[in-house]
Amino acid sequence: MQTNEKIKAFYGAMMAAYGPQGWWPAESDFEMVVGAILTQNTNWTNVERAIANLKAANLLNPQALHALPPEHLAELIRPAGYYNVKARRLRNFIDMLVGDFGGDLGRLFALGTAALRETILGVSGIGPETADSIVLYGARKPTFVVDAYTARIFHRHGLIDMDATYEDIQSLAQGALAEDVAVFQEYHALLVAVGKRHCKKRAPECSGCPLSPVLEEGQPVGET
DNA sequence: TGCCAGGCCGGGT
DNA sequence: ACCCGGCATGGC
Repeated sequence: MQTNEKIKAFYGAMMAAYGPQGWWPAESDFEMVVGAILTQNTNWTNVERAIANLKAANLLNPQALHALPPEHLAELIRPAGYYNVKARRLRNFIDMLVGDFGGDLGRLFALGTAALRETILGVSGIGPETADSIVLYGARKPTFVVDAYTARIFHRHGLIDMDATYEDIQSLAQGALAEDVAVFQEYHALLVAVGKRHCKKRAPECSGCPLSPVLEEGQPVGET
């Protein structure tokens, strides 16, 4: 089976196993952006606590966060981990949003896909995965999100080498799939669903994985 | 109880 | 152009 065919087949297999995931879990676009930054290398349940703190304080909007002293912000998002770093990253994004787009996410998201991605990537603390997540789930524009699960799952199925870069993996996926926002949104969410259950870093419990029927014998399963 | 979670930056080589 | 230490909480 060719690589492109596998990538397409994964989608059907994942969808059959888990159904539509309906990502991103947020009540507003701004909440989505905040969640994207807070979830960097962090369990989502910890992010939920941090977001709940911001909501409880009525601070989950660009203007309120812009006016909030950084130490206050750090304390509120503490459950999400790396709270000093993340407070700075949130502030960097908000500074860009307020400074260049009047604090209006709609104006930022009105940029074309490529310009939007580059603009967001220009913020210190926002790398390719966070930027693509915001483009795909916030602005709802077509870009494929690559994360640790994507790399690990694709690698364990022999689709990519260990040294594949973010861009390598993204091009591979975008070359195999039709450019469709809904498909990209579900594909990434489903990969995370598979990863959480069957593709953790050091626990190769590939049994029961909806993708395992395609897993070739002798495939390295222990790393990355 | 150590390992892991939906990364990214900055300094050093 | 890579490589690596640092950043931190909470769950299993």
